[in-house]
Formats: sequence, structure tokens, C-alpha cells
Amino acid sequence: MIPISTIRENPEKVINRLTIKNIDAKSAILQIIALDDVRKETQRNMDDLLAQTNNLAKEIGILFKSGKKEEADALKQKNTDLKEQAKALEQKLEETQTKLQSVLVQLPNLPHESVPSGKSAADNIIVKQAGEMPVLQPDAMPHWDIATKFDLISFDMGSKVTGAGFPFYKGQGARLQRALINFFLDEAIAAGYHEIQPPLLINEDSGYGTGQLPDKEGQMYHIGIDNLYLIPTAEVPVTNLYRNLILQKSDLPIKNVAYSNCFRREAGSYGKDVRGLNRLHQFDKVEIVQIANPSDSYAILDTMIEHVAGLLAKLELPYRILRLCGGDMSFTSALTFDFEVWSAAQERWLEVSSVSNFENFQANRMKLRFKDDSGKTQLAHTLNGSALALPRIVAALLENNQQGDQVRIPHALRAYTGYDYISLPKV
RNA sequence: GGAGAGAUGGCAGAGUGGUCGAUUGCGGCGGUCUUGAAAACCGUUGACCCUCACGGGUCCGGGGGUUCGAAUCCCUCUCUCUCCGCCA
Repeated sequence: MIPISTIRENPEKVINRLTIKNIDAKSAILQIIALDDVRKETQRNMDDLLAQTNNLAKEIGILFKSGKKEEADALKQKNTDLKEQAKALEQKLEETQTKLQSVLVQLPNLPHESVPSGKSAADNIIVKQAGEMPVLQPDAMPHWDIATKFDLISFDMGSKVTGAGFPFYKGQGARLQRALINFFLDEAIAAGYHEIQPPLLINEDSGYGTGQLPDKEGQMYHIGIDNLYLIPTAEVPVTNLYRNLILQKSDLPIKNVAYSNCFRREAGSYGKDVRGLNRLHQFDKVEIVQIANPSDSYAILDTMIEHVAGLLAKLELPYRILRLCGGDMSFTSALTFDFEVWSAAQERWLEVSSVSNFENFQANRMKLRFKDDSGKTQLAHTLNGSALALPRIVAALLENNQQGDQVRIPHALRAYTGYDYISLPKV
């Protein structure tokens, strides 16, 4: 949520910035300012009345003690009347605030100055490409066929037991998953992140705090009987840990890493996008999350990008980094870089990480603040990034490293997998 | 799931209808003393809203109610603890 102070300070700038995200916010901004004016005036009037009732109540107390009952009774009536007026104002104040909130909540975060304009993924800017694209043999297979050939993953079993998009990992495939999770966690810990194991279910307040609610209600699995949501990413619990906290400046930056299962309904996806591991309803991901001093957050974003790039280099995967354009950025983000790996058999780039600075957008929603040098509380910045999401990494590893009857494992992973090559299952 | 107890400021812990935003202790910060430190002593120490400011208002787990007046009484929700049951 954009702080209302930001809007009041420079409404024109806010409107201009939001055009980068292809939003015409003019009427919303004007409405917000008008509602905020009403809010202030109503509050002022209500406070005046309440001050009067407070004073009267004290007087009545004193009168009672000194036995002047009639005078006290007269004041009582007066105070009841004042109280009723105050009540009416309180109601108006609440209505105004609710309305104000509902407009504010619908505004996406302001994009950073460096965000290019654009309508869709086609307008993203490639800022870096690294690694060698492998040349495959003519009989090379897409990863879903490799997974079957080496008995690594069963999509059919998942469909039977749960539904499409919930695969079973088996044998060397399961081991590969575990290897990647441990590799990613160890790399993050070596980079100074603190490991967290979060709950996989979150409540409504948490969904609201990081911005999934109310914006993306339909994308999360909802447990109606307990009103809980399955997490779409560890970002939600790990960031909400700090909801409603006032941290010390010396606490920052906070660097956490969490492995979790992620659950996404992915309503409306179809075709080759969802083939094999390309898009799942349940998948594994290691997420890095930082809570930062605003003055440091963009430098921190750079370190997170370097961290993710380092992982891909160690996995020997060709990748590219995209600076997302306004039209392709998420609701909550101020600046996002996506990482894509080359999936050689499918001959397409697959998104495996998204690294974002949310500035104070999430912090404002969840009242995450810190005390600065002058002892004032101010909103912190939040950042996160996938480091990394597993399924598409597995897809690229399998496709890029296939060598007939075996699949080569990159050196960095071998200590974790316990095997150097995936081999055909023993019959 | 059943029975009971509880939720107060960074922490501990008073406060059961009237100048209580809240006694006190610890911790934190500032000062006196000291070559320095400790001890002792003095002072200070929550968040949010309105206001240029003075000042005013709100907040004692969340929400609602009673009352002229609520941290204190009532209702409700959430959470914590103890005992019983079940259980990885």
C-alpha cells in the first residue's frame, strides 16, 4: 500500500509513475485526497467533543464526591448528549476510513525510476545473458520424457492421487530434489542468510500483509473450515514474521532463507505452459527474504541478484536476466528482475526466479517499521527472491545434460546427489 | 475433544468503576561522581491520529456492550498455560 503521505506530498508524481504500470490513477488519487481531507476534519471535530466529555466526566466525579448530586445529574444529561454527537462523528470517521482504505488497497506499488514502460513480457529488457547453450543430439528428449525414461517423476501417479500438477518424485528424481534443496539452502547460509522453516498455512492477515489478498484471492488454495490459505511462496510467512513490529536500526538488514512447498491454483493456465514441470500446483522453492533500511535496499537488491546468478552459474545452466517492464511487474513490486534458464529440448526460456524490491509497500500494509538514528519510527523496505524454484531447474538440468542413457549432474551438485550421472533404472 | 486459569508498557509485575497511559523493579538512554569503569545517586524512557505550534484525542490481547465515567463490570472471538483424553 502506498503511504498516504507519499500521495499527499506529490500526487502528480504518483499518477505519472503509475502510468508506467499502465494504470490511470488520476480519479483514485483525487478521491483519496478528498477522503483524507474529510477524515482529518471529522477526526478533529470528534476529538473536540471527546475532550469536552472527558472534562465533564471529571467534573461530575468531583461533584458527586462533594455531595452536589443535582448539579451532577444536570451535567450527566449534557454529557449524554455530547456523547451521542461524538458517536455520530465516530461512525462517519469509520466509514471514511473504510472507503479510503478500499481505494488505497487497490493501487499497485509505484515502479522505480529504472522500470521501463511496456505492456507485456515482450517488453522486458534483457540485461544479461550468460552460460553456454548446449547443442543437443537429434534424438534429444523434453524433460517429461526423460523423467519417464529414468523413472524420476510420475505425473500419472500424481494425477490419480491428487490431480494434474501434483507430481510424484521417485528414486533418483526424489534424490535430485533433495539435493537441490540442500544445495540452495547451504549456499544461502554461506551468504549470511538465516534458515527458517515456516508454516505452510497462513491466515488472512498474513495474506493481506504481503499483498496476495485481496488482489490474488483466487490464486491461493483456501481451507474454508479454518479460513487459512496454503502459501503460494515462503515469502508470505517469512515476511509476515515481522508484521506489526518496530525493529531497531541495528537489526537491519534481516536476511532469512526458507525452503517450502508452494501451492498455486494457476487457474486459467493451459497448453505447453503446463506440460511436465513447466507449471505445477505444488512445487518446491527456496526463497531469500530481506528486511532492509530504505537507504540500503537497492544495494541489497543487487547482492540478491548476484546470489541467484551465482547459483545458476554453479549449476552450469545458461541463463538470462530480465528487467521487468511496468506492464509485467507484480502488483506489489517497485523493481523486479526475472531469471530465466534455457531449456534446450523445449527450446524455450523458463522463469526460475524473480527478485524484487517492494520498498515500503508491504511494510506499510503490515506496519513493519524501525527506529532510525533520530529515534523516529519509519517504514522498512522488504525484498525477496527465489533462490531458486526447483521444477524448471530440474527441467533444464535434465534436458541440457542428457547424454543418451545417462544424464550428467553438474559438479556443484554431486556431493548432494551422491551420484554423478542419472542412470537407467534397474529392471 | 473435555475441565480450569490467564492475556497490562522492551521484560517482570501491581492495579476490580472516577485526575490511571497506568505504582514498582529490571533493562535502555542522559547526567553527577571517577584517570577510566563498576557501584551509588539524579533525571529520562511506548505507539498511533489531528495540529506550524500550544495542545487535544485514541490505545491495558481483538471486537462489541453497560455507565456521566471502564485496565477494572457484561458478551464474544483469538491466543497462552495447567490437568484429562487422543496422537506423529
